Amino acid sequence: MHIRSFAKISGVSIATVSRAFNPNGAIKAETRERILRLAAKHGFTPNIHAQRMSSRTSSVLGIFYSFSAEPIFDYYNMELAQQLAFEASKAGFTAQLELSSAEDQQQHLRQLVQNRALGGIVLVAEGEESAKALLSGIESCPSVVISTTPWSNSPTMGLVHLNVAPGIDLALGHLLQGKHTRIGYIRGKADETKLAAYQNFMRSKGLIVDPAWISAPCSTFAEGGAMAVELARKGLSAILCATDILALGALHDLTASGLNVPRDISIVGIDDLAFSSYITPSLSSIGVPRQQLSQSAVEILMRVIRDDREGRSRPQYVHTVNATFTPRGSTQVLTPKGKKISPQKDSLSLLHKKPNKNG
Amino acid sequence: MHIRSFAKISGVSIATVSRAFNPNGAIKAETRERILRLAAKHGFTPNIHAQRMSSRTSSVLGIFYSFSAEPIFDYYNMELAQQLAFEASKAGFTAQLELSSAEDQQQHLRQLVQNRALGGIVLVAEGEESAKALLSGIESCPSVVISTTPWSNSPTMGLVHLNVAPGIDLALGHLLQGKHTRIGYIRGKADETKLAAYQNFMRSKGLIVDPAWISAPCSTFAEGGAMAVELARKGLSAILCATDILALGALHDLTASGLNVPRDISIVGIDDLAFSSYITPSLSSIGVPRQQLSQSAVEILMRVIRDDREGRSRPQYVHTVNATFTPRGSTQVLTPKGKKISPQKDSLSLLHKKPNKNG
DNA sequence: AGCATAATTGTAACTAGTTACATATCTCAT
DNA sequence: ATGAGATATGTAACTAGTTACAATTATGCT
Repeated sequence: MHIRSFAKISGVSIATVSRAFNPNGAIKAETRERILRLAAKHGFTPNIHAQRMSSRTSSVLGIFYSFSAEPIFDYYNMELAQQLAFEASKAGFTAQLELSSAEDQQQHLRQLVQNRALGGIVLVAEGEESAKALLSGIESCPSVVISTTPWSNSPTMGLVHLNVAPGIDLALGHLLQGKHTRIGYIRGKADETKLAAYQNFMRSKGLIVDPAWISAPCSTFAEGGAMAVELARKGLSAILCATDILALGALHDLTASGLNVPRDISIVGIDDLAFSSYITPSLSSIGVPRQQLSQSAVEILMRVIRDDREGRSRPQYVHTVNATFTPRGSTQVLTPKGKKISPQKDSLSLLHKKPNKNG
Repeated sequence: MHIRSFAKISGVSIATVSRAFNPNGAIKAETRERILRLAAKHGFTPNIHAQRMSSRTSSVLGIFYSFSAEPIFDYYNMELAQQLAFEASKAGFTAQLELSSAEDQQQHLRQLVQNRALGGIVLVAEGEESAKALLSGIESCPSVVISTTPWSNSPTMGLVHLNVAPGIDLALGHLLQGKHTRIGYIRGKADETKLAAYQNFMRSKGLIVDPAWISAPCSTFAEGGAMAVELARKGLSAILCATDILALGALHDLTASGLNVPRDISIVGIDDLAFSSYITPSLSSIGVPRQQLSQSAVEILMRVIRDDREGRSRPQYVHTVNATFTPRGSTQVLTPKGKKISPQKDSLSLLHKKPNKNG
């Protein structure tokens, strides 16, 4: 059933049918109701492809990760994408996670835009340059960038700035209050902002920032674990990890190597994934509010789209979302006594203590 | 740039251009090459919407979860969707996770199919009836069902049967070998097959299947935890959980209430999520091979699509994927000594012991 | 009632491709 | 050289909508 035959059935012109289905079509309310009722009766729904072709718009929201060198098999990105999809669907859009490899990403994006396959783009980016490079030449398509760096010069498109620094400050402040001073950092991929926030905080408090306390960039559980064990050997009392994944790896390998978290060493993650509060010890984590992020991104995108459609020029929408911090079981205040104990030995004995009690 | 102007530029007809872009268009190899080269030079790519409209096909793979009453904020489904998307993209399809609420799901699906928005459907289903109901009337669209139940009568569409029973047998066998006999089960939503497999195994070995050892269906960390504590009170020595999420909740709450996993009670999950081997204790889990599942599903779907296009009737493709079991740290062999302890009393006293210790 | 203006509806020309059928070109055996 | 059969290309009719503009109908005001 297409529009022409349905128009004939309902005794109006195809234009009227089209208007009935378009929320801002100039049509009498009664007529619209009658047509929609008839459409439901006869099972007519406008064909999406045809709609998109002739209206030259699309209500598909493309989600891109500018640093998706590897497939995004990563809980944080998955959770974020899911949130974005959810927010998008509330705005009548259907989200599409684009997972082309890093090399063809630019081309892939260009092609989608040129095809007008996308009504809007949400680009989750770390670096400003890479994001701009990726979006250059496709300004015709409304886009929002979710970025951990603030934009240096005013953005040409919507920007949601995810400010991790406050969260990192809170977390490190928490550690400092707990008398931790030797704090290391396990780097993630493309985490310059996080690194800078860590370094800034440390310096501002007059703490040591030994390059040896900062790991190479890594991403998997296993890498996180290996780095954590290595840093622990250097006598650190706390480690900040660029992601909860790395933190979980750290927790695992540290425990496996006989250390007790948080007694011997405190661990802080970034992302605050859903499961982070449910593991043992529960993970103190810097919360990156995925919901707020997604909401703002979609909201801004919708505004840009509306502006475009109504011929207005695009104002520069910017919104900042601050990270928070939730202390949990993986960080501990060092007691004067606790500070003195030799972590290695003690933890080893502890590991086998409990059985005696219950056995 | 559309096909007509580009055809003019390259000095051929629009039909020839179209053929150059269609893999099975009857066209001279040199001509195709020349046109594709020219297209690259002039930046011409066929418009997807127009293609889909006139060819009345789509290369979008819709992923549906038949039991998505709540938003699918669930690691297993996310990991599976991701895998599906990955496999789909290898086959030239772009996957789209459809997350309408349960009530409008049927209508949503129908509309998409009627619009020919979808080239294929992957439906992740638990119940056979619900899956059939959802797909009835839209046989025109190729579909594959990933189901934990085998199809009772021959399927009208592709079927990937995820057989959890072997995994459950292995896991329960492992527990039994470890002298566990009092084994409870924390139910998930729509997990009849899992429940049946559990009951069958228990009965086949002459073990007690006390209805009181089987929880109400639940899905969140918190519910899993609460159920686990409740079951632990009944003196069980092991609990099988319908998902790793539930198992993680169980691990958390049991530990919080002073029990030690695996010494006091063993826990087995189902799904074998990426993080399950990295938590402490590492989670023994029944592995559901997401990759195999996705691969088979997409492969079958592509075959159905090819059959359709070439006018063949659809053979009944069925593929079975068996679950496996990986024992890890959350399950333990009971020693004769361990077996003697009166679980009931001991665990109850334990439940309120911890505060004193640390307070 | 008569006219200006506004609100609806209709007509027809778009959107950008695919594909059945017709036509042209090529290959090769006679 | 010629015609059959195969291969390649072109023409034109589709696909199913939107929308500018024209035409019609309704409303308000004198």
